[in-house]
Amino acid sequence: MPELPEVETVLRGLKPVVENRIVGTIVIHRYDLRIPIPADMCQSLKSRRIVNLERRGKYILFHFNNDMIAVLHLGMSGKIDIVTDTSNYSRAKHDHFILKMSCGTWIVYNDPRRFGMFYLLDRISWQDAKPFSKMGPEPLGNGFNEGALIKALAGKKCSIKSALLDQRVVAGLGNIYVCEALFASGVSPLRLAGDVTAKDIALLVPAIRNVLKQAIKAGGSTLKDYRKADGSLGYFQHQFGVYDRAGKECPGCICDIQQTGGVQRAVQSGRSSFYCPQVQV
DNA sequence: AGTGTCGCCTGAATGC
DNA sequence: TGCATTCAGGCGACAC
Repeated sequence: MPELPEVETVLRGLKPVVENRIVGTIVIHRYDLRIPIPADMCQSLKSRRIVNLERRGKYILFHFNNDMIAVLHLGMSGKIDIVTDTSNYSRAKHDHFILKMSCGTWIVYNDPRRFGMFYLLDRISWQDAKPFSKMGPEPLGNGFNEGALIKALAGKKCSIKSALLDQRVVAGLGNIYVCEALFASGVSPLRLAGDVTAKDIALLVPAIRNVLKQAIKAGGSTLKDYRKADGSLGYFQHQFGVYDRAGKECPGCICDIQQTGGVQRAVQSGRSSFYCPQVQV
């Protein structure tokens, strides 16, 4: 499910309840996520303090005081629930593991499709491990700018859509926010990455930053089942310009929808792209 | 090395 | 109502 804004929203919900607190025990109901949870996960983290939480791309990193890092990825359908009234907790379908904090709060991971990941790295080498060693810059950080994107796209023969989905080009974008950023910058998803001009890239960089910032402000997008860590819903989906709007008008539309057909849907490398051919060239 | 396709898994929506 | 099919926010293995 979650792209950068959703992961950031989960991170912000989680921080105040886990940072500088101790994980008493970890209960694992199912180890078989997309990548199996390592058998020694509980033992390695038991009674350890979480010193801080960090997001990198779509990953959440739990830094522990023994220099271990628990890496969490929510896959397509992963959700975090913060349970304070644990006496009323009963295991829901697809609740796969629980971090039982020593203060009494439980952090419950639920993931119907089990595309998520939860595994261990260490402080010294995590940045050299995949996928972090080749991951592109954070789109909201200083490392992401016109020069960097021009360089990353130069000579690429895939579409700009595919290139922006590639976490090695820029970290954290998924299908929704790539569609929205391309729309906001007037660039067609069908263009070849290497053909996108410096002028377009100068529009694309702030468009990417802006759509992510707005989405974070809205608490992410709730499509099927994404929820914030406190159980409430994000509402950025109401601000979509093109995503999942095939046949409809785009914001500020002045064309005759009957004639133009409105927002178009195209399939690129097996995934839906939504765009407005009047606005995006 | 770069690029495209497939499969992982479940549930919701759609079509017959 | 029931059943089959399609599709979904991501990623990694694999083939070319």
